[in-house]
Amino acid sequence: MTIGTDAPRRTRIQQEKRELILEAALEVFSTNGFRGSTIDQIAEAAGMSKPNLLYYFRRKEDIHETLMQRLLDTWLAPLRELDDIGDPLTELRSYIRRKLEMARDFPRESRLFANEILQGAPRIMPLLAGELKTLVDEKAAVIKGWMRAGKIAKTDPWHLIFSIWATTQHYADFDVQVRAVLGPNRGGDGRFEDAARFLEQLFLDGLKPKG
Amino acid sequence: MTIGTDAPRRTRIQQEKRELILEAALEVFSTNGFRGSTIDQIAEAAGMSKPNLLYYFRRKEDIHETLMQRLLDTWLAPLRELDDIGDPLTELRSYIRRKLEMARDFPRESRLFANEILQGAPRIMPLLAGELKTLVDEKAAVIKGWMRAGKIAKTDPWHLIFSIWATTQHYADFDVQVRAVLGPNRGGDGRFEDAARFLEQLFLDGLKPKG
DNA sequence: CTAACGTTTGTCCAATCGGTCAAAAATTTG
DNA sequence: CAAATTTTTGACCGATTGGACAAACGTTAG
Repeated sequence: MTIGTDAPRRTRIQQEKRELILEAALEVFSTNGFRGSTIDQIAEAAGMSKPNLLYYFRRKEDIHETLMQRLLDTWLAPLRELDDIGDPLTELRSYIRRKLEMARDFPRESRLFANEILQGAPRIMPLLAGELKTLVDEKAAVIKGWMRAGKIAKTDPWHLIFSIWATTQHYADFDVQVRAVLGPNRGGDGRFEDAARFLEQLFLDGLKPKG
Repeated sequence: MTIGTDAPRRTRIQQEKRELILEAALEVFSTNGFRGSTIDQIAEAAGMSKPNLLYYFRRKEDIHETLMQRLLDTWLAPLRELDDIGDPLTELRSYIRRKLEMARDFPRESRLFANEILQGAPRIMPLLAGELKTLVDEKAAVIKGWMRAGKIAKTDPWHLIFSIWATTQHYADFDVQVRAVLGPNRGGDGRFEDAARFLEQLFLDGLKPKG
């Protein structure tokens, strides 16, 4: 019997092996991109033969698709948590902090996503224009409410969200460059705390000198 | 005769054809990544046969390498222009504006660079840790001078540069996502002006309400 | 014209790719 | 135990890949 992506009934071995494959595929896809990765690479990283891997996922695309589906859920969780209750500036600050923590703790997921978008999002375009746009529009409305109430400065909520995504994910997607530029002294583990401090100041106060 | 990458003597035809190939390769590489692109694709985009293309560039890597070398020069030009003369806030604002204009006018170059970094910068790592780090350190020192003089708020100059890179290049690298989220109404040509307005406000004043 | 040189192409090749298949091995079930 | 089922593997396939090569073609200088 072969295991389709929509077959819900799975044995213990199937669950374990599928997890093993997805973990290996995340590693391989995120560093080589979809077309740059081979089934052999993933199979080797998962410690099994290629036909064995293809017994659990019939096609290379199925692995990638499963990975992307899981990714989007966890990836958008921080934005979903952005809520109307609580102080607006505090809410935004903790959203930025959470996104930065995700860049630190799940850089492979970030790179996998970046790879997909960079190449025109051929496989998740409907999700972007659908689920993602809906969520962002909804949160933009919340932010707009804060602006109208005078709780935060008036600007464009959509571009505000973009800038938070860009600045935080930068530390995952461009990690190699960040570490190279910071050098051996400052490029160590402390770089995320430095980034958190900087981003907090940037988003709250900007660059104008006080007074 | 075959044309090596370090052969300085070139006929008129060689110059023209090499330009044609590089232009085609920029298009193909930036949308498919290095491994995702084939010599055939580039040759077809350049309007010539594969062996003909290989007459001008012996290997696929040579095309990519030439492209990356040229890229870095033009890509870092805006940062090189950041100068100590003139008002600091004005200097930074025009740096942001120039970078955003590059994201708008040269998105393929931005994506080519992003692709390379995403995959660990295997081909330009020495440049990052060398030339790039030197330049950034130098400009960070200039910015630090402004901070000491009280001209701009005190923060981390390196992370400031990172955040400018991240926010501006986002509009080239994640363009598909930006347009999908903004939708057909706001995702048109005006999005770069909206971004410019937002980024100026963000970097100057932050999000705290005035008063 | 002709010889030399630069350019283009058709053909070919070995390696790698995603994926199939039947049969062996391991596991579960009765 | 034995039968049924699930898992694993080696061998194989057609398509695509980067690249080699010699022959044909075009151009130019003497």
